Amino acid sequence: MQELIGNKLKELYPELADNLIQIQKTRAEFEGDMTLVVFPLLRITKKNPEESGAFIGEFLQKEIPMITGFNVVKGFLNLEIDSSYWMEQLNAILETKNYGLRSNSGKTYIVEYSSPNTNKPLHLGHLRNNFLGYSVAEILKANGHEVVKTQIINDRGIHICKSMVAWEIFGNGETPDSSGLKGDKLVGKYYVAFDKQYKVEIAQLLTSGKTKEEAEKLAPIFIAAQEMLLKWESNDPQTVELWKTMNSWVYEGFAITYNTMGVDFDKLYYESDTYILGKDIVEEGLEKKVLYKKEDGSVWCDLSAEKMDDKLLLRGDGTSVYMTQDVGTAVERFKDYPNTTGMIYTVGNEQDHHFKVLFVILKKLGYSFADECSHLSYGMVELPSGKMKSREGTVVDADDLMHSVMDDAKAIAEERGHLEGMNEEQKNELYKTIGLGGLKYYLLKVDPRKSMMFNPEESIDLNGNTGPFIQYTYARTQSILRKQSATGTVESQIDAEKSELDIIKHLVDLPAMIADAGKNQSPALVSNYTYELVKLYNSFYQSVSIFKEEDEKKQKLRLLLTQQVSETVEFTMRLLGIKVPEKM
RNA sequence: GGCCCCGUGGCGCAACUGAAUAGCGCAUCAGAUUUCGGCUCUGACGGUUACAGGUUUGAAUCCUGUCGGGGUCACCA
Repeated sequence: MQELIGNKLKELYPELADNLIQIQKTRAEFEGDMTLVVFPLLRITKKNPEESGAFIGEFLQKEIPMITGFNVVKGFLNLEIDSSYWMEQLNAILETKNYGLRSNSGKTYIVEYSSPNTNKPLHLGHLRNNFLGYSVAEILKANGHEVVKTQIINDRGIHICKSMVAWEIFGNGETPDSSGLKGDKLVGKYYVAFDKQYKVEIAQLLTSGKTKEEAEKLAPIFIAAQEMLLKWESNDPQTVELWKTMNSWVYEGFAITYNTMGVDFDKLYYESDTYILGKDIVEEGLEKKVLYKKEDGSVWCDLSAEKMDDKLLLRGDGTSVYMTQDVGTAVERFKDYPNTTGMIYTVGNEQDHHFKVLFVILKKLGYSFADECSHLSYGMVELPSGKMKSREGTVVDADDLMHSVMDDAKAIAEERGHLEGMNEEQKNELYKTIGLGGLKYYLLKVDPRKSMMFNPEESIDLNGNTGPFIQYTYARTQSILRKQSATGTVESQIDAEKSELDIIKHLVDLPAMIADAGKNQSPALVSNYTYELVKLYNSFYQSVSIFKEEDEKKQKLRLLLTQQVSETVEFTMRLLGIKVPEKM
C-alpha cells in the first residue's frame, strides 16, 4: 500500500524524491489508518500544509479505490483504508508459510559470543553476553543469512596458571567427582584460593619492608605461577597434563551451564591454538609498510590518521600481544569460512576501543571484510545492591541465578497455573521455560549499549513487559485453539472491530521489524514488537468473545487471528531464544 | 587531562531513518470486589526528555558548550 501511494504521488509530482515520502501508521488518537507527512512535500506543492494535504488526499482517494476517506490535521494527511484491504493482508499472511522469515540472502555472518576464561565460572554478565549473541544470531538467520556461532575460549595465560598452582598447593588431589563440585566451580575455587594466598604473602613482604610493587612481584606463589606459565609454554609434559585435566573439568561445567541457558556453538576456537597466530600477518604488514618497527625491534601500527595512539603488535622480543592474536584469529576465521560476509563480536563495552583499533588495523592490512565487522557492545549489569565485583564476592553466579529464577517460576506456576495432567518432568520443564524465559527477556529488552539494573524479582513477574506475561498469553491462545480452530481464509467483507484491525496492522509490520532488528542487531526491537502484539491481542480478547459470536464469519476471523498471533509470538520469542509453553 | 558511551515522571525501561498531545511496567493514591492493607479489576496522579544555546516548518533524537555517571587511554587478557 505504501508503495502504491508512493507511486501515485510520483505520478502527480515526477520530481519527487523517495526520501520525502513518509508514510507511517496513524496514531491511535486520530481517525485513519495510514498517515502521509506532508511537510517535506511543501516545496513541491507550493501550497500551505493544510491545502497540500487536502489536495493530495483528494487525488489519492480518486486514484486508489481502497482509500475510502481522509482527513488533514496540521501537516498530517490521515488516510482511511477500507477494511477489506486489511483482510486481504491477513489472508496473505495466513497463506505465507513461516511468515516473517526472509529468504536466503546468500550472506554468511560469524557471530562470536561468550568467550569465557577457563579459570572461573560464568556469571550474570556472561548471561547478558550469551543471550545477546545467541539472539542476534537467530535474528540474522531470520533475515535469511547463514550464521556461524562461535567463541574463543581463553584457556591459557597467567590467570590459568594461577588456579593450577593453587590446586597443586592446596588441592590434595581434589576432583569434581571427589568434591561433588561442578568442574568450573572447583577450578574457580582455586583461583580464589590463589588470590587469597597472594594477598597474605604480599602483606608479609610489606611488613618486612618491601614496597607494594616489589611485594607483588616477589610473592612466592606469584613466582610459582610465572614459572608454571614458562613450563606450559615450553610444553612441559606434567604441566600440560595438569592444564588439560583442569580445563576438561571446566568444559564439563560450562557444558552444563550452556545447556541450561539454551545456547550453543557451531565452532570453537581455543586461545591455546590461536595465540601464536598473527605474527606472519604482522611480517606481511611490515613488508607492505603498513606497520613500522622501532629501534628496539617492536612493531607498531601508525594510527595517527585515525587520531588514536599507535598500537603495538609485536614486542621487542618478538612475542605477540592480544591485538596480534585477534588479527590472526579474524583472518583464520575468514579462511575457515571463505564465504563470510562479516563478523560480529559480542563483547562488553570496556573493549570498545580495542575493537575500533582492531577493525582499523585489519582494514590497513588490506582485509576488506573489516568493513563488515562490528562490535556488539553491551553495558554492565548492575544489581540493586550495587555493582558486581569479583573481589568483593558480589558476583552473581550464572548457575545459581538460573536455578533461583526457576524456583521462583515454580512458585508462581503452582499458584496460578493449569498444571493438571502434567507429570513431574513436564512440570520441571515448564518451570525452566518460565524462569529462563523471564530472565532472557529481562536481559534482552534493554538497549544493549546501556548499562542496566537487574532486579531478579521483576524478571519473572507475570504482569508488565516481561517474558512470562508473553508466555502466559501464548498459553492462552493455545488453550483457545485446542478447543476450536479454523482453517482457510477470511471473507474480505467483514465489519471488523478496531481491535482486530489493530492486530492485523501490527502483523503487517513484522517483516520490516525483522529487517530493522537485523540491521541494528537489536533483540530489544523484537521484544518490543512482541509485547505490543500481545497487548493488542489481550485488549481484543477482553473486548470480544471468541466462542459466543453468532456470526460465523466473524468467529472464523477471530480464530484465525488467534492462530496467527500465536504463531507470530512463537516465532519472535524464538528469535530471543525463549521457548513458549502450551500450558502454564 | 584526551577520546568513547550514557543522562527521559519516585524506580526500571520505550520511542525504527528528526514529526502530531513523549509511551509502557512497577510503585503511589482513589474506588470496586474480598474472611484479608496481601489476590483481582477500574480509574487517577505523576515529565520544560540534566542544563544553556543553535540548525529546522518541526528536536528526547542532529550540532556546540556546561554539568553529572560510566568506560577507556598497557610491551594485561
